[in-house]
Amino acid sequence: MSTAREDLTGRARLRDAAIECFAAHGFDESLRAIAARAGVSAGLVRHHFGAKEALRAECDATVLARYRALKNESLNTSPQQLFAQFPSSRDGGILLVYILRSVREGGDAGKDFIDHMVAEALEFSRDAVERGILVPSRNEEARVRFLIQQSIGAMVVSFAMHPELPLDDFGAVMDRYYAEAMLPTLELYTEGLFTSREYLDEYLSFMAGTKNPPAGRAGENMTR
Amino acid sequence: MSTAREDLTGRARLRDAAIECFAAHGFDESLRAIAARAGVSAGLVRHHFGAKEALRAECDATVLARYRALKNESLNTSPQQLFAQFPSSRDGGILLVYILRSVREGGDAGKDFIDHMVAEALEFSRDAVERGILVPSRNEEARVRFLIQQSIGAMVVSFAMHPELPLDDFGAVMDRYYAEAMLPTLELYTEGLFTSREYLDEYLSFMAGTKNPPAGRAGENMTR
DNA sequence: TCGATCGCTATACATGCGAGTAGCGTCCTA
DNA sequence: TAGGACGCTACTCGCATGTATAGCGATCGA
Repeated sequence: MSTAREDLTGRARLRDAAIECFAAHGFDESLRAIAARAGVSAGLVRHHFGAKEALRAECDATVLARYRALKNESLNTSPQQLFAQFPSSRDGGILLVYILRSVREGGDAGKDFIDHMVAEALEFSRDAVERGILVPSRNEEARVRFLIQQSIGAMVVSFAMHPELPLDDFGAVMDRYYAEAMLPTLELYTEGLFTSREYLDEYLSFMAGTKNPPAGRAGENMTR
Repeated sequence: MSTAREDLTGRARLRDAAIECFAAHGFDESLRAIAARAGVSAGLVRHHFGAKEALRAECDATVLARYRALKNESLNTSPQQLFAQFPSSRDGGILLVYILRSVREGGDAGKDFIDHMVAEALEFSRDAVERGILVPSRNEEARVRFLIQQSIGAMVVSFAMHPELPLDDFGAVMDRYYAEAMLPTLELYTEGLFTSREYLDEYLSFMAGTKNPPAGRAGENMTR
């Protein structure tokens, strides 16, 4: 990642250019545009990868690997990123934008990203509840999946409102979003939204009356 | 809407077929497929609308109009739909799926839908705060926009995980999602997530130290 | 020094799309 | 009943894309 672009082999340059193009313009970006960005000819894509699908697969794998690496090296669990733990560096920015686009597009790559984050967040959440930092839930897994869907979804929607993201300075775009979402997130997570418990209690007693003992599990595996 | 399909003119049949196709398969659906679904030839699209873009625009306008109508006639503000107030009928289901796809795709149509919902929710929110139902926010508009982005975004992500939505029974898909999201939503809105106020207070005192008096307004107009 | 492999380019298909044109039948009207 | 507008279809064109093939030139080992 920190290697100068000129030092990379054509294959790697093509892969990195594809990641940037996909992140900035979407996965429908043409092979010719990707090749132009990499400074090579279009035919080289086929030479190295055989088909566009394979190039895409390698991009997905690379992004996931880099995301995990970047996450491990800076084990930041700052409060604002509890359920959307993302690095805000320039390198991290493009990774997140790529991931958001994958989720937005649907398909297996997006599913994998989401599942990966849910698994990570579930681990963190169980621990945080045990340490008394988070309020416990009646269905921990359903809550975590829901919170991830909300957090990622809010970013997806926010970015979808913009016609095209700038090719450079992904980090700045991220910072803008964080600044916008920080206060509402902290307010909601700290003070909630309802002033009374009646809606929740009503739902709980309603569900207790059904033959569905663990409330809220209906359709739980919907996103799998 | 309740008119039998055979009674409609070709133009209306094309428009309704396009709405269904767009909702089920996305906006890249070909004119030929839409025409086939409407039971007419592909050239008729051009005859009536001139170009695909115009057909799309008419679909957008129709969906928004029907959504507003359906919303007005059933002024339901049940707690679970506070910030994603949607009808769950069959007709309402396809409208919501269409809207979700518009948002997911980005562009002006999605923006309009979001802005419309934000405006509606802001009105409701101000009133609910005044009536003591909702906890007040330090920045009401930012919170509303954020909650809408979260609510819609969660649905977008959830639906994006599915390769293709069923052409029929949009309502059932909606019900599955509600069943999945209800408990976490009520828990979060009622009990919050953090056990202590320290994260929020820390952020507030930090923002008070900057020259940015109304905390959380940075990048507020990002989604416009 | 030979030659073979490798990285890469240029060019040529095949396909699917939106858009455009010509013409046929039908219904409404004068 | 003749005429014309309208709804609609069949066919064609240009364009962009992914895919495929042929060939060039350099590097490296025998």
